[in-house]
Amino acid sequence: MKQSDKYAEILKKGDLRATKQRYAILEVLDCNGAPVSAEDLYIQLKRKGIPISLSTVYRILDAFQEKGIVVRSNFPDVSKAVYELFCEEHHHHLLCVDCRRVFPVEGCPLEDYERLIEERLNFTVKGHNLEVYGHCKDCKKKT
Amino acid sequence: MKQSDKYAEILKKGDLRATKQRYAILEVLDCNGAPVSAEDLYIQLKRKGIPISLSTVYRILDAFQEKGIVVRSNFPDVSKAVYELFCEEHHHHLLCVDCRRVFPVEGCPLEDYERLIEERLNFTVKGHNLEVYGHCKDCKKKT
DNA sequence: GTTCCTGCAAATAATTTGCATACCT
DNA sequence: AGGTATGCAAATTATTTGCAGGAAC
Repeated sequence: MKQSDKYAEILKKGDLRATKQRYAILEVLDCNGAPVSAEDLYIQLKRKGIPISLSTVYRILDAFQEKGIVVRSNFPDVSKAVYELFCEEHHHHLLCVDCRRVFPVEGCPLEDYERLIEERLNFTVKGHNLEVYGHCKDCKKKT
Repeated sequence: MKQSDKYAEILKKGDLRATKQRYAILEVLDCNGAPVSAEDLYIQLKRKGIPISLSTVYRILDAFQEKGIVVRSNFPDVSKAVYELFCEEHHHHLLCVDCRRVFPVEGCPLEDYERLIEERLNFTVKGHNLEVYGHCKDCKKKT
Protein backbone atom coordinates (compact mmCIF):
# COMPACT_ATOMS: atom_id res chain seq x y z
CA MET A 1 0.00 0.00 0.00
CA LYS A 2 1.29 3.46 -0.84
CA GLN A 3 1.89 5.92 2.00
CA SER A 4 -0.70 8.33 0.69
CA ASP A 5 -3.28 5.53 0.62
CA LYS A 6 -2.51 4.84 4.24
CA TYR A 7 -3.21 8.47 5.09
CA ALA A 8 -6.39 8.46 3.03
CA GLU A 9 -7.58 5.48 4.98
CA ILE A 10 -6.81 7.09 8.32
CA LEU A 11 -8.83 10.13 7.33
CA LYS A 12 -11.73 8.11 5.99
CA LYS A 13 -11.88 6.10 9.19
CA GLY A 14 -12.07 9.35 11.14
CA ASP A 15 -14.79 10.79 8.91
CA LEU A 16 -12.52 13.61 7.90
CA ARG A 17 -12.18 15.01 4.41
CA ALA A 18 -8.97 14.41 2.55
CA THR A 19 -7.18 17.70 2.14
CA LYS A 20 -3.67 18.60 1.23
CA GLN A 21 -3.07 20.05 4.70
CA ARG A 22 -4.22 16.93 6.50
CA TYR A 23 -2.11 14.68 4.32
CA ALA A 24 0.88 16.90 4.92
CA ILE A 25 0.42 16.85 8.69
CA LEU A 26 0.10 13.08 8.73
CA GLU A 27 3.24 12.82 6.66
CA VAL A 28 5.28 15.12 8.86
CA LEU A 29 4.10 13.38 12.02
CA ASP A 30 4.92 10.04 10.45
CA CYS A 31 8.49 11.10 9.73
CA ASN A 32 9.15 12.69 13.09
CA GLY A 33 9.48 9.76 15.42
CA ALA A 34 9.14 12.08 18.39
CA PRO A 35 6.29 14.34 19.51
CA VAL A 36 6.24 17.82 17.93
CA SER A 37 4.60 21.07 18.96
CA ALA A 38 2.00 22.74 16.77
CA GLU A 39 4.42 25.48 15.90
CA ASP A 40 7.27 23.12 14.96
CA LEU A 41 4.86 21.28 12.76
CA TYR A 42 3.82 24.55 11.14
CA ILE A 43 7.44 25.50 10.48
CA GLN A 44 8.23 22.11 8.99
CA LEU A 45 5.19 22.31 6.73
CA LYS A 46 6.08 25.79 5.53
CA ARG A 47 9.61 24.64 4.83
CA LYS A 48 8.19 21.88 2.65
CA GLY A 49 6.21 24.47 0.75
CA ILE A 50 2.81 23.40 2.05
CA PRO A 51 0.36 26.31 2.18
CA ILE A 52 -1.14 26.24 5.66
CA SER A 53 -1.87 28.55 8.57
CA LEU A 54 -1.04 28.00 12.20
CA SER A 55 -4.68 27.97 13.22
CA THR A 56 -5.36 25.22 10.72
CA VAL A 57 -2.56 23.21 12.25
CA TYR A 58 -4.23 23.56 15.64
CA ARG A 59 -7.63 22.71 14.23
CA ILE A 60 -6.37 19.64 12.45
CA LEU A 61 -4.45 18.42 15.49
CA ASP A 62 -7.57 18.92 17.56
CA ALA A 63 -9.67 16.93 15.13
CA PHE A 64 -7.03 14.21 14.96
CA GLN A 65 -6.81 13.98 18.69
CA GLU A 66 -10.58 13.70 18.94
CA LYS A 67 -10.51 10.80 16.50
CA GLY A 68 -7.62 9.13 18.28
CA ILE A 69 -5.28 9.69 15.35
CA VAL A 70 -2.77 11.63 17.42
CA VAL A 71 -1.87 11.78 21.08
CA ARG A 72 -1.24 15.07 22.83
CA SER A 73 1.10 15.38 25.79
CA ASN A 74 3.20 17.85 27.71
CA PHE A 75 6.83 17.82 28.67
CA PRO A 76 7.70 19.04 32.14
CA ASP A 77 8.71 22.70 32.20
CA VAL A 78 7.43 23.31 28.71
CA SER A 79 4.17 25.18 28.45
CA LYS A 80 3.25 24.06 24.97
CA ALA A 81 1.64 20.80 24.00
CA VAL A 82 3.30 18.24 21.76
CA TYR A 83 1.61 15.78 19.44
CA GLU A 84 2.53 12.47 17.89
CA LEU A 85 0.80 9.84 15.82
CA PHE A 86 -1.07 7.29 17.85
CA CYS A 87 0.89 4.11 17.66
CA GLU A 88 -0.19 0.58 18.40
CA GLU A 89 2.93 -0.19 20.35
CA HIS A 90 2.38 1.95 23.40
CA HIS A 91 5.67 3.53 24.42
CA HIS A 92 7.24 6.49 26.17
CA HIS A 93 9.94 9.09 25.71
CA LEU A 94 13.13 10.28 27.26
CA LEU A 95 13.67 14.02 27.25
CA CYS A 96 17.23 15.24 27.51
CA VAL A 97 17.15 18.37 29.61
CA ASP A 98 20.39 19.54 28.04
CA CYS A 99 19.91 19.22 24.30
CA ARG A 100 16.12 18.94 24.54
CA ARG A 101 16.07 16.02 22.15
CA VAL A 102 13.49 13.32 22.64
CA PHE A 103 14.20 9.61 22.45
CA PRO A 104 11.53 6.92 22.22
CA VAL A 105 11.68 3.90 24.52
CA GLU A 106 9.83 0.75 23.67
CA GLY A 107 7.48 -0.81 26.13
CA CYS A 108 5.78 0.50 29.19
CA PRO A 109 6.26 -0.47 32.81
CA LEU A 110 2.83 0.54 33.94
CA GLU A 111 0.56 -2.36 33.21
CA ASP A 112 0.88 -3.92 36.63
CA TYR A 113 0.63 -0.56 38.31
CA GLU A 114 -2.61 0.24 36.56
CA ARG A 115 -4.05 -3.13 37.48
CA LEU A 116 -3.11 -2.44 41.08
CA ILE A 117 -4.81 0.94 41.04
CA GLU A 118 -7.97 -0.54 39.58
CA GLU A 119 -8.11 -3.17 42.28
CA ARG A 120 -7.03 -1.19 45.28
CA LEU A 121 -8.63 2.16 44.61
CA ASN A 122 -11.59 1.22 42.48
CA PHE A 123 -10.51 3.73 39.86
CA THR A 124 -10.93 2.79 36.20
CA VAL A 125 -7.74 3.68 34.43
CA LYS A 126 -8.20 5.08 30.94
CA GLY A 127 -4.60 5.95 30.25
CA HIS A 128 -1.53 7.73 31.46
CA ASN A 129 1.05 10.28 30.56
CA LEU A 130 4.64 9.53 31.41
CA GLU A 131 7.72 11.53 30.54
CA VAL A 132 11.15 10.65 31.82
CA TYR A 133 13.83 13.30 31.76
CA GLY A 134 17.54 13.45 32.36
CA HIS A 135 20.82 13.61 30.47
CA CYS A 136 21.37 11.71 27.27
CA LYS A 137 24.50 9.84 26.31
CA ASP A 138 25.88 12.67 24.21
CA CYS A 139 25.24 15.41 26.72
CA LYS A 140 26.85 13.43 29.49
CA LYS A 141 30.01 13.25 27.44
CA LYS A 142 30.17 17.00 27.01
CA THR A 143 30.49 17.75 30.71
CA MET B 1 7.56 22.84 65.83
CA LYS B 2 4.91 25.33 64.79
CA GLN B 3 3.74 25.31 61.18
CA SER B 4 4.95 28.82 60.58
CA ASP B 5 8.41 27.85 61.85
CA LYS B 6 8.43 25.04 59.35
CA TYR B 7 7.71 27.49 56.56
CA ALA B 8 10.35 29.90 57.82
CA GLU B 9 12.88 27.13 57.70
CA ILE B 10 11.95 26.14 54.17
CA LEU B 11 12.43 29.71 53.04
CA LYS B 12 15.70 30.14 54.87
CA LYS B 13 17.03 26.96 53.31
CA GLY B 14 16.13 28.33 49.90
CA ASP B 15 17.76 31.69 50.58
CA LEU B 16 14.44 33.39 50.15
CA ARG B 17 13.15 36.23 52.29
CA ALA B 18 10.25 35.52 54.58
CA THR B 19 7.24 37.43 53.32
CA LYS B 20 3.56 37.19 54.06
CA GLN B 21 2.86 36.10 50.49
CA ARG B 22 5.38 33.27 50.58
CA TYR B 23 4.10 32.00 53.89
CA ALA B 24 0.58 32.09 52.57
CA ILE B 25 1.48 30.15 49.43
CA LEU B 26 3.29 27.50 51.43
CA GLU B 27 0.31 27.20 53.70
CA VAL B 28 -2.21 26.85 50.88
CA LEU B 29 -0.05 24.30 49.09
CA ASP B 30 0.37 22.41 52.31
CA CYS B 31 -3.38 22.16 52.82
CA ASN B 32 -4.20 21.19 49.26
CA GLY B 33 -3.03 17.62 49.03
CA ALA B 34 -3.30 17.82 45.25
CA PRO B 35 -1.49 19.97 42.72
CA VAL B 36 -3.04 23.40 42.07
CA SER B 37 -2.74 25.86 39.22
CA ALA B 38 -1.34 29.35 39.75
CA GLU B 39 -4.75 30.85 39.27
CA ASP B 40 -6.50 28.51 41.71
CA LEU B 41 -3.85 29.35 44.22
CA TYR B 42 -4.43 33.05 43.62
CA ILE B 43 -8.17 32.65 44.11
CA GLN B 44 -7.71 30.69 47.33
CA LEU B 45 -5.31 33.31 48.66
CA LYS B 46 -7.68 36.15 47.85
CA ARG B 47 -10.50 34.29 49.51
CA LYS B 48 -8.37 34.06 52.65
CA GLY B 49 -7.86 37.80 52.53
CA ILE B 50 -4.17 37.65 51.60
CA PRO B 51 -3.10 40.69 49.59
CA ILE B 52 -1.30 39.31 46.54
CA SER B 53 -1.20 39.67 42.79
CA LEU B 54 -1.28 36.92 40.21
CA SER B 55 2.16 37.79 38.91
CA THR B 56 3.57 37.44 42.39
CA VAL B 57 2.03 34.00 42.59
CA TYR B 58 3.82 33.05 39.40
CA ARG B 59 7.07 34.58 40.57
CA ILE B 60 6.95 32.82 43.91
CA LEU B 61 6.09 29.49 42.33
CA ASP B 62 8.98 29.94 39.94
CA ALA B 63 11.38 30.68 42.74
CA PHE B 64 10.06 27.74 44.75
CA GLN B 65 10.44 25.41 41.83
CA GLU B 66 13.99 26.58 41.28
CA LYS B 67 14.79 25.79 44.90
CA GLY B 68 13.07 22.45 44.73
CA ILE B 69 10.36 23.53 47.15
CA VAL B 70 7.56 22.80 44.72
CA VAL B 71 7.13 20.50 41.75
CA ARG B 72 5.45 21.68 38.57
CA SER B 73 3.59 19.32 36.29
CA ASN B 74 0.91 19.21 33.64
CA PHE B 75 -2.24 17.19 33.38
CA PRO B 76 -3.11 15.80 29.99
CA ASP B 77 -5.53 18.01 28.07
CA VAL B 78 -5.06 20.90 30.43
CA SER B 79 -2.96 23.73 29.12
CA LYS B 80 -2.01 25.22 32.44
CA ALA B 81 0.66 24.05 34.81
CA VAL B 82 -0.06 22.77 38.30
CA TYR B 83 2.15 22.94 41.35
CA GLU B 84 2.49 21.02 44.57
CA LEU B 85 4.85 20.95 47.50
CA PHE B 86 7.83 18.72 46.99
CA CYS B 87 7.33 15.74 49.19
CA GLU B 88 9.83 13.21 50.44
CA GLU B 89 7.59 10.30 49.67
CA HIS B 90 7.62 10.37 45.91
CA HIS B 91 4.15 9.61 44.61
CA HIS B 92 1.73 10.14 41.74
CA HIS B 93 -1.84 11.17 41.05
CA LEU B 94 -5.01 9.88 39.55
CA LEU B 95 -7.04 12.39 37.59
CA CYS B 96 -10.72 11.68 37.19
CA VAL B 97 -11.65 12.84 33.72
CA ASP B 98 -15.27 13.23 34.81
CA CYS B 99 -15.18 15.23 38.02
CA ARG B 100 -11.62 16.47 37.45
CA ARG B 101 -10.68 15.66 41.02
CA VAL B 102 -7.18 14.50 41.73
CA PHE B 103 -6.31 11.60 44.03
CA PRO B 104 -2.84 10.87 45.33
CA VAL B 105 -1.43 7.34 45.13
CA GLU B 106 1.43 6.27 47.32
CA GLY B 107 4.51 4.75 45.82
CA CYS B 108 5.89 4.71 42.34
CA PRO B 109 6.34 1.81 39.97
CA LEU B 110 9.18 3.33 38.03
CA GLU B 111 12.32 2.54 39.92
CA ASP B 112 13.12 -0.60 37.99
CA TYR B 113 12.18 1.04 34.73
CA GLU B 114 14.55 3.91 35.33
CA ARG B 115 17.37 1.55 36.21
CA LEU B 116 16.71 -0.31 32.98
CA ILE B 117 16.84 2.90 30.96
CA GLU B 118 20.11 3.90 32.56
CA GLU B 119 21.66 0.56 31.75
CA ARG B 120 20.28 -0.09 28.32
CA LEU B 121 20.26 3.39 26.85
CA ASN B 122 23.03 5.08 28.74
CA PHE B 123 20.68 7.90 29.67
CA THR B 124 20.96 9.40 33.15
CA VAL B 125 17.46 9.70 34.55
CA LYS B 126 16.87 12.81 36.60
CA GLY B 127 13.17 12.34 37.16
CA HIS B 128 9.83 11.71 35.58
CA ASN B 129 6.36 13.00 35.28
CA LEU B 130 3.50 10.53 35.44
CA GLU B 131 -0.20 11.21 35.44
CA VAL B 132 -2.78 8.47 35.33
CA TYR B 133 -6.29 9.33 34.29
CA GLY B 134 -9.63 7.58 34.20
CA HIS B 135 -12.89 7.38 36.10
CA CYS B 136 -13.01 7.55 39.86
CA LYS B 137 -15.18 5.42 42.10
CA ASP B 138 -17.86 8.06 42.46
CA CYS B 139 -18.11 8.94 38.80
CA LYS B 140 -18.38 5.32 37.81
CA LYS B 141 -21.42 5.02 40.03
CA LYS B 142 -23.15 7.93 38.38
CA THR B 143 -23.28 6.36 34.92
C1' DG C 1 20.64 51.57 53.91
C1' DT C 2 20.77 48.19 50.66
C1' DT C 3 18.92 44.51 48.46
C1' DC C 4 15.25 41.81 47.43
C1' DC C 5 10.06 41.48 46.79
C1' DT C 6 5.67 42.99 45.22
C1' DG C 7 1.92 45.29 42.51
C1' DC C 8 0.41 47.14 38.46
C1' DA C 9 0.09 47.44 33.78
C1' DA C 10 1.77 46.22 29.65
C1' DA C 11 4.18 42.51 26.81
C1' DT C 12 4.61 37.89 25.11
C1' DA C 13 3.40 33.13 24.11
C1' DA C 14 0.09 29.51 23.23
C1' DT C 15 -4.21 28.52 21.66
C1' DT C 16 -9.04 29.46 20.06
C1' DT C 17 -12.73 31.61 17.44
C1' DG C 18 -15.67 34.33 13.85
C1' DC C 19 -16.40 35.02 9.45
C1' DA C 20 -15.75 35.07 4.48
C1' DT C 21 -13.85 32.27 0.90
C1' DA C 22 -12.18 27.94 -1.15
C1' DC C 23 -12.20 23.15 -1.61
C1' DC C 24 -13.87 18.15 -1.19
C1' DT C 25 -17.49 14.83 -2.43
C1' DA D 1 -24.81 22.23 -4.85
C1' DG D 2 -24.01 21.48 -0.11
C1' DG D 3 -21.37 21.06 3.56
C1' DT D 4 -16.91 21.13 5.52
C1' DA D 5 -12.13 23.05 5.77
C1' DT D 6 -9.07 26.83 5.50
C1' DG D 7 -6.97 31.55 6.04
C1' DC D 8 -6.80 35.75 8.21
C1' DA D 9 -7.29 38.68 11.87
C1' DA D 10 -8.92 39.40 16.18
C1' DA D 11 -9.98 37.34 20.84
C1' DT D 12 -8.71 34.53 24.82
C1' DT D 13 -5.92 32.32 28.08
C1' DA D 14 -1.56 31.43 30.41
C1' DT D 15 2.53 33.34 31.70
C1' DT D 16 6.38 36.82 31.84
C1' DT D 17 8.53 41.27 32.38
C1' DG D 18 9.71 46.41 33.43
C1' DC D 19 9.55 49.62 36.56
C1' DA D 20 8.43 52.22 40.78
C1' DG D 21 7.35 51.85 45.43
C1' DG D 22 7.53 48.92 49.79
C1' DA D 23 9.24 45.51 52.97
C1' DA D 24 12.94 42.35 54.92
C1' DC D 25 17.55 41.94 56.75
